[in-house]
Amino acid sequence: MQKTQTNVVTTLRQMILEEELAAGTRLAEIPTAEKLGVSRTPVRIAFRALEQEGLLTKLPGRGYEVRSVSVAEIIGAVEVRGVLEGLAARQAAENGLSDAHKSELQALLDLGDEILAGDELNEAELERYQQMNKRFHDIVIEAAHNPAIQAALSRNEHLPFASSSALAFDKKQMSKETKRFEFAHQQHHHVFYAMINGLGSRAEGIMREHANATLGYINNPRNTDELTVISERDRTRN
Amino acid sequence: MQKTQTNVVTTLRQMILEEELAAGTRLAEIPTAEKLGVSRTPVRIAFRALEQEGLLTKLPGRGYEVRSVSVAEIIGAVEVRGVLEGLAARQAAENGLSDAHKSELQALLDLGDEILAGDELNEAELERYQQMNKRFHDIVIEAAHNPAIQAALSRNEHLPFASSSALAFDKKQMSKETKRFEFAHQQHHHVFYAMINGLGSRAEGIMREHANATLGYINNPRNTDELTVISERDRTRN
DNA sequence: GGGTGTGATATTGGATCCAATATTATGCGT
DNA sequence: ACGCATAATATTGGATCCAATATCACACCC
Repeated sequence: MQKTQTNVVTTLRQMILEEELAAGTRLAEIPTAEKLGVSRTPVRIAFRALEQEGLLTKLPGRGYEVRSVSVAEIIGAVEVRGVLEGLAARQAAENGLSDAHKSELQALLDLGDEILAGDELNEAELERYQQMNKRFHDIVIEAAHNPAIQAALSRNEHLPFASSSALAFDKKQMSKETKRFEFAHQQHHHVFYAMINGLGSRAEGIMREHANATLGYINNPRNTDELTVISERDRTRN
Repeated sequence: MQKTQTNVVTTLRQMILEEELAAGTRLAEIPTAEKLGVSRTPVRIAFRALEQEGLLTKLPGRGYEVRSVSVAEIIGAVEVRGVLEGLAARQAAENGLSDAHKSELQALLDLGDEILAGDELNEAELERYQQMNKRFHDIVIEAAHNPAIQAALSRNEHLPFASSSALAFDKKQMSKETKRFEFAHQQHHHVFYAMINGLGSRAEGIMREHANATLGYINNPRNTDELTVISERDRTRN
């Protein structure tokens, strides 16, 4: 069999997220298919999937367009993630954590402590921290045993990263970013404590607040204060 | 142009929701296409879309299967809806309602009061109430001005109704059901009050709790008490 | 008699062809 | 010169054909 259409989806998604296809770029099936060296069929399926993910907008009769995502939209998506992960933490706490989840979370907490022990994060440590962080969140969602949460999150999986310029870390101010990670990782500890003690409401509250702190910080003039967490009040009205 | 593939999606979805295609039914592209009188292409697209919606499961190499949705899953989906609509109500309250939304919500509240004024709901009144209810919820979500909420809800749109046997109203006990509607509609009034007064946290709390009360009641032996709201504690562990 | 391998069949993924439609450009008439 | 109608073009949706793969059954061998 030839290239599977899943690969076309992946390829296009990556091109969008890495801004090889800039926001606003117009895409049609035939030119895209030719450029990727496949037929229209997998491209059609990919366009639909990416539209579903919120990365493409359909322009009826004129193809598709790479969606430009506003900062307000990203903040909105982060808030959605917050309530969903908050619910996950609550349900995980109420269900009780399995031994396997408990020990893996403990290991991840230790790993995070170790990564943050030094003075200022370098590239490699940043990468390791983010992997640890992703796994931590994934376990919380797993432990909720509620497939609807994963389903609801799937739409928001890529959207928050669609505008990397708005979300990019300020690498010139790595010491400030490092302090934010330290704060965020303290929240990991608190969530874990709440979960292993069956404190559903606390787990939910901390996790909901924490979502803002881990998905990335908005590079926004109004929001450069030390350890400021994005509040819904910062959203621009439309 | 022939039947659009959207119609195939709609047709199949309806067949699943109305249990014309029972849970567990195996579906393959070719027989389904022949049965519907279309080619494989729209069926392929429809299967993918319905898989995305959580109505079909892919059995690799053996086609698709109509998913059987457990009561626990439905309750999980309702809880997800609760936190998302709760967030929507909060953001609507914080953004402030437009005059158009205010007056339409007020009209819907009046309509609900009128429908519920009589003694016991008949079929037609039930239908009218549910339309009013759907519109009320849709406006709250609209007023949040957060597209991520709609995106997250889109996956859960149909799932809660996939198992109608578990969700069916007990028409033999219509007076009891009517009392539940009266309670739920009081919550509508409270959410509206909170929203027009900018009370984000109250709007969120009431709406979150209210989601349980409007999506339908689980026909579950453990949950037949008067005005009982589904709590997350009722979920069966797995 | 059981296990393994091979072949038949079911099923999906991709390519190409055709039909319908929406958008856009062009030209004609006023 | 402007507006409207018409034609050209771009674009998508559906149908069909071909290729690859996975499942399943059956037969053969040990």
